[in-house]
Amino acid sequence: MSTKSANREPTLVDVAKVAGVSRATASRVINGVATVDQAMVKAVQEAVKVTGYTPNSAARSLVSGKTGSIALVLSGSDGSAEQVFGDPFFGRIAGGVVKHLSTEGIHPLLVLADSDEARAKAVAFVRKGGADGALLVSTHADDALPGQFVEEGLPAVLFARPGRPTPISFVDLDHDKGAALAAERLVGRGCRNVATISGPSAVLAARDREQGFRQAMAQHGRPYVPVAIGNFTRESGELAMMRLLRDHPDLDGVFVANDLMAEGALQVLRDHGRRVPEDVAVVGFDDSLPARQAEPGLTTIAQPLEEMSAEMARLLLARIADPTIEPTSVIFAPRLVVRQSA
Amino acid sequence: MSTKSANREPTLVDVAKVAGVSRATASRVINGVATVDQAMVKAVQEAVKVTGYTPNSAARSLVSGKTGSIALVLSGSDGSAEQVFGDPFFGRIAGGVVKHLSTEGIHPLLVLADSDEARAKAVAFVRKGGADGALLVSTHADDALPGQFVEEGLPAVLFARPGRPTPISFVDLDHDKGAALAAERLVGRGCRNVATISGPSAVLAARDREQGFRQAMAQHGRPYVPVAIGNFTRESGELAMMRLLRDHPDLDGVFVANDLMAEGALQVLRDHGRRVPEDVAVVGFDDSLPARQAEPGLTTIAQPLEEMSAEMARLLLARIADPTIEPTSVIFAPRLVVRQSA
DNA sequence: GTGAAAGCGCTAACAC
DNA sequence: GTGTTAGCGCTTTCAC
Repeated sequence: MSTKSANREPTLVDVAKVAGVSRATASRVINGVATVDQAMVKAVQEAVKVTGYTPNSAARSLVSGKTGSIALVLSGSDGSAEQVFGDPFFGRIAGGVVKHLSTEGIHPLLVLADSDEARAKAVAFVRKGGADGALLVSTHADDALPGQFVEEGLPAVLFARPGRPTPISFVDLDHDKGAALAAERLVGRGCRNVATISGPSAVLAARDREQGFRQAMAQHGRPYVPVAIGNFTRESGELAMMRLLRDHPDLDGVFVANDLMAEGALQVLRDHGRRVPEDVAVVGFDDSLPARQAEPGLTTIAQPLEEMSAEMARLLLARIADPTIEPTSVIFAPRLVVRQSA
Repeated sequence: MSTKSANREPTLVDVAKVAGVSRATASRVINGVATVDQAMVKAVQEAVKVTGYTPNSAARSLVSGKTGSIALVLSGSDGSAEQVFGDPFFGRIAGGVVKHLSTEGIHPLLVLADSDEARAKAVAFVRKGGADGALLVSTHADDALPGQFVEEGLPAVLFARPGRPTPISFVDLDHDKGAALAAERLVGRGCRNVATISGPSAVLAARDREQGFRQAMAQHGRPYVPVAIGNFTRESGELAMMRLLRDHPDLDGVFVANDLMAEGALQVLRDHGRRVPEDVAVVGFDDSLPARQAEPGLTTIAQPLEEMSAEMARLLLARIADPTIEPTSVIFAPRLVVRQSA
């Protein structure tokens, strides 16, 4: 009912008034500037509590040029939107990012870049100050987006290393190591005729896994490894397995580049009367939810997606805080998860 | 090299200068105010193109009190973060939201509210102007979040109707109708002993589906329908199916409240030597990716998640634009997808 | 160490 | 119908 002070949010002047200091000093305390008298610091902190003050981020952005928010950009081939969001793989990444950022009190902006136009808009969005930086998750190695961010000098961090050498920070998995783990498991259990089902060559991870696997097998004295190519879907896994079975009927072990395809392979194996793992051992990759529920349980290579995403966020925040730091990459170690299939 | 005009982004003054009008007029044109001379409109539009001007959103927010962004809040039981994000169900909702909002040039803020503290923060975030409104996706019917938003008078729209009657807009599926579709299918193919596997009673959709199914079956002259309760996971579906089989060995049809549990049920049936659909017909719910890939293909009830999410976004935007509009609910029709299992 | 004042880019009265 | 002007809430020189 009083004339002044309606129901508006408290501002810095309110805090300053209550604390008996100037706006400037209140601002200093709130932003943790060291050169302030202890007594005033106390007074301001008290006033903040009393008034329930929270900084107005629009006003802050206006003067500082920063928004305090970051974009999570999902970049894929045209129209891959639904596919991307339906994939728990991205869900886990998003979860890791959100969870880590929450602790910093910041919420990522979800940006979909599933066309060249959308990608251009995403870059423009960040350049115009829509976000202080971007977390980039691409489905393809030849994605132009990372390059565009680098060119514009915009802070960005990638999930998975870039297709072309690019001065940009990223997190990735040691795919070679993962493939080697699979090779050891297969060789270790006595498989003599081992093949692999790989993913599309446009996906770096697929190339890495296949190559890593070949290399590891070669070191175990098996330089020849038949391969069938799928596209990471379950159906393609079935098809690949059928081809493998037709061309190499004596096969007794197979490394599949992701769990979804491994599931398809498992089914084809069953349909063809091969027992798993007795007749044919199977090792997948990802440790996805379906993998855990497959029948028989799928032995697979797990990657710490949540931790990788958290690190990705950390790298970006560091880069935003200090734009001069050099691009950094953090490689995570995979882990063999033994279930029934191998 | 010129003294003025460094590499800064163009502002409204630049546009005004180029167009030969005042800032105010430029602003009017950009915001589509009608009372402006056509000649000046042209001039300003031209100037915008020439300068490459884009409004500074921080400045806009500061004066308007609106941010132009909206929050997508995922609310679940404590620590359900990873579960939520691993679930393609949420992925599809997020996808629908992002896709629709992209066309409006706005990117949703991903907010995780998986604890009471996080929920309080989410409300505070919006109240403080972090977003103009919120899209709420809850995993539980007794979620307090919707009520909190309503209390504070904050614009919000729910996915699925609220647990308690609450004056809030929402989109939902006609679960009764979906369950009835399933009942018809089962009865239509001649099943005589039909049971159902329901979800946790804390989930409204589970209750609705079970009740709708009972009702429809009653109308077909089958007032008695055995039920087993699961919790929407595959394992719980297996367990429920085992119980059903033990207590009702002559069962020849089952309606399962979601696809994940249906998968588990399918496997148990196979393990017990029951042929699907010859011995036992199975109808699921959701038309999830796994459903499409199950073996045999799962006959199920599909819900148009992407369209529902888009509508949710639309409702929120409308509410933000005009806070006086009454809460609205939009109910979507389910669809029977026939595959092999029934 | 502290305060006064300028101004970030924009919109909305208010005059003309 | 158009321009002038006063802020929105904050940070940050710049004097003291």
